[in-house]
Amino acid sequence: MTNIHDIAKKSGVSASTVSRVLNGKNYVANSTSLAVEAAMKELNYVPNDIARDFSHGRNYNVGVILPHTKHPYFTQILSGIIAASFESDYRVVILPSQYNESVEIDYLEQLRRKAFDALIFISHEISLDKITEYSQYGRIVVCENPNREDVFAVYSKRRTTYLEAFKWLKSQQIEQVAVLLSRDYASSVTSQITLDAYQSIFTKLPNNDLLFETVTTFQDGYEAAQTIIKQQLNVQCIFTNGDDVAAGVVQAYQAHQKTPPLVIGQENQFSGQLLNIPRINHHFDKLGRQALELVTGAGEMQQVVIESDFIIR
Amino acid sequence: MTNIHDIAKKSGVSASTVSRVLNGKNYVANSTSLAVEAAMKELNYVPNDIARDFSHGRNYNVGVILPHTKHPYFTQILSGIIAASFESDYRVVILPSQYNESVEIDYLEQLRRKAFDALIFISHEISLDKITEYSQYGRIVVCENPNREDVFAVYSKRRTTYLEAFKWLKSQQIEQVAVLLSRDYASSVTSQITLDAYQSIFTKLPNNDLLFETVTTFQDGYEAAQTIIKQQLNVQCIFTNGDDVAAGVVQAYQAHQKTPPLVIGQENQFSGQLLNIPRINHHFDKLGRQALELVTGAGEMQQVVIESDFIIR
DNA sequence: TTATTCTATGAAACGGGTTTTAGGTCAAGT
DNA sequence: ACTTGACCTAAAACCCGTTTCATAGAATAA
Repeated sequence: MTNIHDIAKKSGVSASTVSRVLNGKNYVANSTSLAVEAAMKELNYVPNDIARDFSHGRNYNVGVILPHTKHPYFTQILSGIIAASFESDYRVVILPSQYNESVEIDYLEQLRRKAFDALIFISHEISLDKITEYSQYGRIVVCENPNREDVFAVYSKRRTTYLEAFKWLKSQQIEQVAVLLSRDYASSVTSQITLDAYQSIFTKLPNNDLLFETVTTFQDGYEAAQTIIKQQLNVQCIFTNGDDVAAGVVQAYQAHQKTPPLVIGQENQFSGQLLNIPRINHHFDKLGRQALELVTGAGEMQQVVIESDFIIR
Repeated sequence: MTNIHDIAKKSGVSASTVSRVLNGKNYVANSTSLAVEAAMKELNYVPNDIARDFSHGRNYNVGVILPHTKHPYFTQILSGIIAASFESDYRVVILPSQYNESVEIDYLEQLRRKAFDALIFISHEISLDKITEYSQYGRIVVCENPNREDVFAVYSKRRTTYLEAFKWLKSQQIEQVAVLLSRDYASSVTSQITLDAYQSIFTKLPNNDLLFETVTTFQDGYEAAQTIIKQQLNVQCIFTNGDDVAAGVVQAYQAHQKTPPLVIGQENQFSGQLLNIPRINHHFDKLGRQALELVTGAGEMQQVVIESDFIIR
């Protein structure tokens, strides 16, 4: 491979001058510049990015830790990150974690070894304490409300919008509401916020038979709805955690030749748009974009809250 | 940052010996090894991956060129690639292309500059000729049947399975078949293969009003079905190019309170599983895995065909 | 006993850029 | 005429590992 020294020799200048031409800054006489460029062209030269990275001490890689690719929440954030990277100098490296702690720690160690300049945790299993231990080695952003100030974070303004949605339901005289959560109450902040908002409006938690946990897919939604149908529960509304789940619910009712109750979706996927159901749009793509901007940015420590909307129709 | 020389000094050996300890090969006396390891621990040393990459002249990055993340075909292959990377030493760098030629060429140039060791094109706009021009700079795999031998490729054995599906339809006395293609006939090999297989079995091409092009999403499927319903066409079967499209078709019939004809899906997504329709399973995850193995492997030039199945129920 | 091989280690070269340092030329300002 | 500053360039240091080469002592073979 031809390198910068070959170009220097060919054009009769020093390597440092070639470097200056390459980077187009500092003083280089126009004639020198032309000579160097001619040599580069003649020898079909391109700079070596690995050497450049080495010289800079960084490689412009942002690692994105992704438990898996099954959940639209993850993939939507990822799409936002990818879209933003397209407009930046950074590269997105996908790091599957399967929610495995030792895998996550391995990625943090790779940050320390400078395999990446920065990391985004779309979701994680290890503690925030562990994550902040590594923030000395590169910027780390988490996509959740960390409830502490010493970590970069981007998250959806869920609570206000959930309140808005439940308030609207109440205004419609709808009080029999089934809630389908994505993860169990104990381990998921999102689930806690959901029930919290529910309680604020309805002054009580949902009955046990109207509360479903770990419902994340079309199929899960279908099955939850089937349970509701079979038990002949009196339900005026099913509040789901995602549009695919909502679509599964609707499909279950249709399969049983029944008209579904009011179904509320989230995430604004095509399935929700098509069903034309009320839904909560979290703008996860925007969240992902913001995550990349934060992690590659130069500013101070900060946390960004992404607005979400309740779309009635 | 502490480096290998600091460790050398601290433990009273040379840098080359530290390197040997680090890589655990060649001859190192046990006592030396222990001393070096003690020094590394004391100084909290980890090797610098960027320097290592530089020394090796490669960075173990595999670029994956992805037009967008909307289509399940792409995301399924991507999942396979990611899963396989998890078990390899390589990192997957996502390269969004938006089917833009100059963007694709830029990625090829980055391969030349060694930003990546290898590239996988999940799909592409530029010509194969252009791609092969760059194969001297690193391994490049395409995820399609290239109909030439000078390029690494992994692709689904579509034709045989399409033939099988159409043959089965004919055996069921089903001859009025609408075909929904993902891209237009002219620019898509897949569309060509589909119609080719159709013609082989039915001895003619589908009527124009039963042939739909650029149908890729749930919504597209919904709209195509709506057209069929409104025109009151006599259709015994709708052959779709994806399960989401199939779900859209079924949804459209349900919305019009009609029983859908036989719908055939592809890609074996949850929507297809749930609808329990006949479908073609291409094993795209396997295709992705194979793509990564090919691109990171050491073997000769080769092309791998991934089996696909026609699942009647 | 001598030749050979194995074990163990250090010195130095190497990979390909960027950046600092130092100096030289030339024109403008005092 | 003398100083100052802008412009231009080369040499050398630097980033941090890996790898080759050279060497020397110990073990083994002939």
